Order: sequence, then C-alpha cells, then structure tokens
Amino acid sequence: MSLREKKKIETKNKIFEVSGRLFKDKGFENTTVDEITKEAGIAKGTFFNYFPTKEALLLYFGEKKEELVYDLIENETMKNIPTKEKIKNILICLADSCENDKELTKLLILEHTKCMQHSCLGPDECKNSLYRLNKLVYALLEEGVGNKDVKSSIDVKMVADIITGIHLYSLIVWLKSDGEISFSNSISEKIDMLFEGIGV
Amino acid sequence: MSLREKKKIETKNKIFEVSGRLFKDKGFENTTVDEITKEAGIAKGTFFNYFPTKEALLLYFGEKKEELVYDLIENETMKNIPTKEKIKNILICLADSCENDKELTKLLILEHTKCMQHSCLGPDECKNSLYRLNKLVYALLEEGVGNKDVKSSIDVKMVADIITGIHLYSLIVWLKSDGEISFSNSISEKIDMLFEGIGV
DNA sequence: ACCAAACTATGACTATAGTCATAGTTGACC
DNA sequence: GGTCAACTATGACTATAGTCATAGTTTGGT
Repeated sequence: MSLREKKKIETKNKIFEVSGRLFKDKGFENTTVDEITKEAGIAKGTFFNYFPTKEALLLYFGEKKEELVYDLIENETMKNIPTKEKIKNILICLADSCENDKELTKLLILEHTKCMQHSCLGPDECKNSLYRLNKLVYALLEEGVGNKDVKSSIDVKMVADIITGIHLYSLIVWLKSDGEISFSNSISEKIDMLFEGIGV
Repeated sequence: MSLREKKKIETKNKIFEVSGRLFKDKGFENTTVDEITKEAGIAKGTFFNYFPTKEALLLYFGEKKEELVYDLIENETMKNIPTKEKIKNILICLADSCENDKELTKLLILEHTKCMQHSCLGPDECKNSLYRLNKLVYALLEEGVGNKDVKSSIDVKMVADIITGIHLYSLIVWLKSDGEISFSNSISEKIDMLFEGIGV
C-alpha cells in the first residue's frame, strides 16, 4: 500500500474515531464539523474531502453497523426453517441492532427516508438499509413460495413491501416510545398476523 | 376582530401566498427565507414570529392540505360498508391527495418522520398525519371487530400499526418511482392481502 | 535526483437559518 | 386624548455547513 493510501485511511479513521466520541458526548446535532476537525487535527476543508456532507458521515456509521448485523442475518438465511421464522428472525436481528443504539438509529432512519427519495441511485448501488431489507425479504418469500410455505397466489414484491413497511413503522413507533416497548417483540407478532390474515 | 388580529392574519396569509408561489417556482430548498420576506414586504425577523422554522411553514402547507382530504375521509367513515372497504377507501383518499402534489408530499413525509421522533408532543396535540391515520384506522378496526368483519382475536393497535406501515412504505416507494406506478392502486391490493393472510 | 502530473490539505470565504435587543404599534383604562 | 403595558416588527448579528482557489505532497517516469 502506498504512503498516500495509508494516510488516507488513517485520516478517515481519525475522523471516524473522533466524531464517534463527540457524537456520543454531545449528540450529532450539537457537534460541529469545526470541532471534529480541530479535535482530529485537520483543516475543515479536509473533512469534506472524505465526506461530502456531515450527514454522509452519519451514513458511514450506519454502514459500519450494518456490516455487523448482516453477518448475523446471513447466518439466519442459511438455516433450514420455515419462511415465516426466517423472516421473523432477520427482522429481530435488525431490531436488536437498532435497540443497541437508539440515537444512531433515530438519525439514520431520517437519512434513509431522505435517501429513498432522491432516486439518483439505482437498485444496486443504493446502500439504503430499507431497500436492502426489502430485497432480502423478497428473496426469502420467493424461496417460501417454492417451498410451499407461502401462498403461491401472492404478489411477492407487494408482500415484501408490506413487510418492509411493518419494519419501518414499528421502528418509528419504537423510536418515539421511551423504552417501554420492545421493538423486536412487537415486530415478531406482526409477522404472525400477516401470515394468518386478519379477515374473518 | 381587532386591528392587531387582522394584521396578524393578513401577514400570515401573505407569507403563505408568497412562499407557495416561490416553492412552486424554485422548490423548497432553493427558496430562502430572505426571498420570501423581501417578496412579502416584511423583515426577516417577522417571518420567525409566524413560523419558528422554515420547516414549520412546510408543515403549515401540510395542515392546509390535510384539512381538505380529511373532509373527504370523514364522509367515507360514515358509509355503511365493510371495514376492509372503508379502510381501503380512506387510504385511497390519502393516496390521491399525495398524488396531487408529489413534491410537497416528499417534503412532508420527511418532516413527519422527523416529527414522530421528537416525542415532545403527546397523542392529541400531535398534528402528524401518520399518527392521525393510525388513530383513525384503529377506530375503524375496533368498529370492524364489533361488526364481526375483522377477527376478534387480533390486537387492534398492532394491526393499525401494520396498516400505517403499509401506507408509509408504499408512499416512499411511490415517491421514489418516476410516476410509473399508481400509489392508490398499490395500496388497495395490499390491504386485501393483509385481510386474507399470506400463509398457506 | 529531478520534474511534471496527479492527488490532497488548507482556511478564508460564502450562503443561509435562526436570534435578540431595540424600536415601533396597538389597545385598554383613566 | 394621554399613558402605560402588552404585543409585534425590525435588521444587524451569530452560528455553522459547505466551497474553492491556492499551496503542499506524493508518485512514477526519466
């Protein structure tokens, strides 16, 4: 690795490390880019060579976190269990990961909602976590239709959207609550309901 | 009405009228508060006497729009039709209203997501449209359980959350799409699916 | 070792939302 | 119609994200 590449990685890590500490201390909104760069010993302009906006840094935190959770999720998808259980398990993995850092989750869901709208990125480049979940659920449902534990008459894309929506809104409700409800429990029951239907 | 009250209303309307024009012309982000106040013939500080932030003005646009759509929705809830149809109809009303001004919808959904998180406002003061929908669906489902066209075994709150989630995510997907899908169609089918269930 | 090109860092500068002390206006009471 | 308290308008000021021309550094080729 060239000197240049080494320095680049070092600087990016420095920004990441310092901002992580500051965000924990004072929150994202109350931490200025000036503070981050002063603490990291770089000029303000340098920050923007690494992250185009302050929000991009937030998304980078999200990516790092997602790497971890998707390792667990990968495992779940391999298991030989019913589709419903698989979907429940991956939603629970995600929920646990969210519960693990509520503040970050709160900030990220906003950025992801924003991101979903600027349809600049196509399906594949888009690192958006909602979109990623949607694609995964889609794949699992298709598998489920193949295994005959999901009705073959359903529109798989539509059901994937329903499940993503359940995840998103449950997340929002949980974020609004003051810790009195469990995100992972609430989501699990909702999936049962969807499989069973609510009509008489 | 006193002179003071008259002037206040006049100024607020002026801001509303001018900013509506500017937002349509150049978009929300590209319109500055300075421009709005210059065009409206008031000082910058005055703007913030009427709206605490630029975003609050956006929410005001949302409220005005919601007043209209909730008149229609009110009608639907009176009708003597099955619960499923009622819920579908109100979701379609909302969808139509969104389709009617995509840009505003895009901006509002962000604000509402943001708003949902600052749990500063209790259930009743909160003007949030997601929250309002949720409460309405909840009421309709309770009625449905009473009328025996919804399973009595369901947790009504949970199903209301599922339906709100379906609305929210469908909205996001539609916003992302470039007009090739119809928001109101897609939502209607999803409600059918939820009532029937997707398990074999 | 030297040079030019490519890359990276820098910080003064700009743009804009939002604040706040001050000045001006209105209304109610005498 | 004079006076004072309450309300409202004002715009200079602050805080902060993001830009950009310039200066500095690294690299690969000679």
